[in-house]
Amino acid sequence: MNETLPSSKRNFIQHIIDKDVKSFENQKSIMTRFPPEPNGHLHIGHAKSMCLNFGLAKEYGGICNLRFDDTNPTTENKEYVESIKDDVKWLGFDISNETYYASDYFSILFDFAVKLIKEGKAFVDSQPPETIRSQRGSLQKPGSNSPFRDRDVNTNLDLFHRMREGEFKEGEHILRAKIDMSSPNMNMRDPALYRIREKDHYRTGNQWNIYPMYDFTQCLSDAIEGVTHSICTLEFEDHRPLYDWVIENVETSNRPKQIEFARLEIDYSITSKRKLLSLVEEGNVSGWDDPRLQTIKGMRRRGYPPEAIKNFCELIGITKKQAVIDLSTLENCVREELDKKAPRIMAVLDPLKVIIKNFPGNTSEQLNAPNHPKDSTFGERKLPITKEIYIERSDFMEEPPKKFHRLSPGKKVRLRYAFVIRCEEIVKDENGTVQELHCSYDSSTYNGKNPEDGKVKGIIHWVSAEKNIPIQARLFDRLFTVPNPNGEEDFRKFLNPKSLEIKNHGLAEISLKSSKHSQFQFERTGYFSLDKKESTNDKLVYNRTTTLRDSWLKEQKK
RNA sequence: UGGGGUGUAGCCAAGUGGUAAGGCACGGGGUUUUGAUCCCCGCAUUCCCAGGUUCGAAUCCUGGCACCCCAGCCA
Repeated sequence: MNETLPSSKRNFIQHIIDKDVKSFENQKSIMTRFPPEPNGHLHIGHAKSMCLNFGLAKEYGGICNLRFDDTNPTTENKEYVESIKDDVKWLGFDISNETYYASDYFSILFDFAVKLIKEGKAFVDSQPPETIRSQRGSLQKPGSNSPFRDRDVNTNLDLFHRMREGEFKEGEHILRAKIDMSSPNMNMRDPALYRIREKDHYRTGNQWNIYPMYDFTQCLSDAIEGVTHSICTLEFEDHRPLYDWVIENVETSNRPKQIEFARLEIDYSITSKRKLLSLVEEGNVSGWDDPRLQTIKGMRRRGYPPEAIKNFCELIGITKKQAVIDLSTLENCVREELDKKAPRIMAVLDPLKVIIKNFPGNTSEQLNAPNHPKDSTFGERKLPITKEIYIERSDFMEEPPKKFHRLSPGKKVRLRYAFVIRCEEIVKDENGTVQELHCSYDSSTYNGKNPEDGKVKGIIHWVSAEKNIPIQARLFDRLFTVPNPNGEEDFRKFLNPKSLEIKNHGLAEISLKSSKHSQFQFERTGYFSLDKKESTNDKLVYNRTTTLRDSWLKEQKK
């Protein structure tokens, strides 16, 4: 099927499907599905599932359905549906065909339940939840049968219909499968199939008073749609016997196969819906799209290209081992993608004024600068240089350590795309803080030419003091938890302090204003992405996407 | 003596009886008008442990050990 991939690169699911495809009759192809519950926004973990399901469908010439698993009216809503669709589209998966909803199957599902009741395979239990729980037994002790287990079919049928009509309150009755209360698998101890919910559903309104459970819905929805391979995460392995039981006893014509893989976990990252929700609700973050979050929307706003996220999912592989991936792996994918796609621009975040003494005062030269060091299709831009410029404060050191190649008293450095300057004089304020630098420039050093007395190693970025635009660059770490020695429950206490936002007001070269791009590498400073949500006409806001590794800084720590 | 899973480097991961791929991270060197990118080089005598089968075992067998998941009328 896919000859381009060497067999060694294929994952265990591909091996299973390879085998299954061989037994398919002529025209049949595979079908997968991505079934989010619309009770929260998508995050990096969902991306892995999407890449798998949509990727498999594409590889085998099949289809992947986007299906909303919306069987719990108390937590789901339409806003989540729209948000999820938006995220799936942004990641670049094809959802041009129909979107599916488990709630569209409510009446078919009801009929299936009736069928099971008629065959004596399901019954209405009329005990309170606590009683049912106590009868379920424990991990090592078998459960005991409900006294209502042997109700006759007609009573069951009557009760079930009346549940549907809304005659009972939540918790009064419940439909259960009749399987085996002594099964070592807890899921098989007469699991619940339908429960009463008096809440309106965001799609079906008040049409229903009973709603099917996950274990009854997922497998049958798969069967209805013609899904061949139903791929889910590891925690559902125990549910597979129940999945198969329902399929077998409802006697659907299509028999989908459930396959489980390990969900994505990134070290110290927060991807639990519950935790994300509480961060948002308690105002720890600005919303689901806070750039510090690893939600799809957060990463998008932070400037992660969708390709980077997909490459990452491809890279980490599919297994059944609960792996914890280093964040650096994701960041590498982001850097890799941005290096190809982000135009380069110069900016200073912490400006230090430099006066070039021998540079003509009222002229402004236009220099040519390529927008990308390796890709000429990005074109060139004109860079104005003036007598007064700003450089990054950290690019100057009065007492430089060894191997510091940038500016220091009496030393030379190249202004990128311009010429070599030499630091002649330091002007300080009364506190001894460096106020400005007086330098001289060497007019023979344009176009990368070295001065006569030797090569200049350091190249720094700069911005004209007159011709620039102010920017606000927000530098922050991602939001994450730190290792927790005591197994403390409350993850909020362990939020990384570095995740607090740091705002830097800086200056960027004037060409930034006319650029069509929204992602840049500010030379030597890092990758940035324009924050459209926070930017206004007079204020451009940039979020840093990844950090450039600064080996020199690292050296200083040693 | 509940059941279901999983163990290959700091983190992922290929490998399916023929002598441990690859990526990230890390370390060293080179190129470079970004201390970026790029390019080299190094990084598991050994696959959770112990026995066994075999000319040959990460792969097969036996017995252990460790970790994860399951007792919602959530998904």
